[in-house]
Amino acid sequence: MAEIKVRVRFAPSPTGDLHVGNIRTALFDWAYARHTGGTFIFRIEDTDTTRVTDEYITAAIDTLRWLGLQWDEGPEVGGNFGPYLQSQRLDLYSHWAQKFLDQKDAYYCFCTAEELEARREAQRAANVAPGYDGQCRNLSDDQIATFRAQGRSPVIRMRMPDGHTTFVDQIRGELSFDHKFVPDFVLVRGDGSPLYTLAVAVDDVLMKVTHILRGEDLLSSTPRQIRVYQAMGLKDEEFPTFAHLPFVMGQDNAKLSKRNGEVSIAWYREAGFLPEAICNYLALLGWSPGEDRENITMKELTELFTVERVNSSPARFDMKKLEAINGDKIRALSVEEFLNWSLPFLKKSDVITGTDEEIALVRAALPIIQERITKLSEIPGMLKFLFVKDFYVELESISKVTDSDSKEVLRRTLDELTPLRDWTHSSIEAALRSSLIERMGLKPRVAFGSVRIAVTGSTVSPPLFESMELLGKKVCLERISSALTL
RNA sequence: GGCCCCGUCGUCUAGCGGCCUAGGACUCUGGCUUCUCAAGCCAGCUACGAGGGUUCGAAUCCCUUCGGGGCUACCA
Repeated sequence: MAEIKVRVRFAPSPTGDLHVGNIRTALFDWAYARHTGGTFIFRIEDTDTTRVTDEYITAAIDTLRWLGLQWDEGPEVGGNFGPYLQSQRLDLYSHWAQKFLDQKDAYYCFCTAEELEARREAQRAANVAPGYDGQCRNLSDDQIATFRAQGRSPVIRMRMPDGHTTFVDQIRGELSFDHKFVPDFVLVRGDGSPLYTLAVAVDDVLMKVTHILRGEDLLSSTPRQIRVYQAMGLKDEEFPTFAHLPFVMGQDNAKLSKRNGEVSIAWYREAGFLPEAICNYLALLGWSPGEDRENITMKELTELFTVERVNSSPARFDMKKLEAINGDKIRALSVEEFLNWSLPFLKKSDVITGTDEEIALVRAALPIIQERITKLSEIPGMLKFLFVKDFYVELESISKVTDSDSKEVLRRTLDELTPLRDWTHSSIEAALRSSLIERMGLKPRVAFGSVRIAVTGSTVSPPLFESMELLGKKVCLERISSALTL
């Protein structure tokens, strides 16, 4: 049999910023396409015009780009099966809806939302599975004319025949749904616009999608999708292969929502998470390489990823672990890479304006903070002391440099450092060790603690002597002198 | 309510009948190192939801039960 080239799509409905769950799906779609040497399609499902906005569509494109999930077909890059925005494919959907009508697979339904709700209520009361009761299934032409005369605009509803739909989910195995619980569903709204149920199936067929990896929430809509395939004339063996990915849940309990924690990827970007860290962490949610390894690059992911190794049970999102991975990725950055990631954060927080001198100082300082941060957003706070014009000692530390012992330490430091010619961290350290530790007999943490506060303004800082070297002799001595006046 | 999915340490997971007195990672606790904070290293805590089977043998297979989640729209 001929080897079919894999085509997978990521098809979000941008009704908000892309979130962790969406991205995990996108990542798996992408990884699967790359692993198999197939095509990764990016399609925007914007059939719900009341909820989708252009702004969200742009943001979705931007987010995917930022993450490095390059698509082969889709918005901005095109492809042979476009357009890739469903709002630009409306004629296709109406063509197929009409065909289903002609084939009697679908029918006009004139029931109003109120009528349907009332009947559903009755079904619930009677303890019957709620769903469309088939009232308009066999309307005569006269009845249709009468309804139209009344000014009713019908929806187009798909007929679900008796029987059941069975399909094999790559993650969950064989699944079977009795049509008793899959009521006739709406394909086209009263205003003529298509619904997801129609668009998704039509597009997957037209775009020749071979594998559908998507969220578990769509599992129970699969029989409806298959019904549309059948109406389009596809044979069983031509259906795409389904794989329903487990949920990514929030910190506490249920499904990820805006209520519990930060779900939008834009938030992670601003918080200083690296795309590679996000992808690495997300890859581990619902999937594992099998061996005892967790640090995985994007390239390795494409090599290792298989649907067989995707879990079927939901995973809880753990910020702590993401941070740990992010820290690992940051530490693995080269100085230049680290610099490029740092600059936007430093500028945005007004620590630097971006002059060459500033950048040179940042470049020199980055190595001493690289292993101390877990998120890029911590950089400004750590390097601020190197750039501030109006330097001051933080409130809660002032009392630790105003006692007589500390003052003595600072005076001796000043005496020792003023004549120092070779302003390097090693000579600064040698000088202070001999005067403060050896001659004064102080404990290093006590003595250097006072100097640290005077020079950096805080009890916590990057390594002291390196910091002093970077700050420069003049500024260091000024700060120590001024601390003496506190 | 009905239909469907899921159930190993706090969390993510390895495990696909004997290699499991259940392994790794994150978290947490203690220690080492140490100029603070980190990083690093070492140690420790903690899990097969429950009950029945099948089998010489079950985390692994079956059933029941409990628990969690999804769907049940002219949302996706």
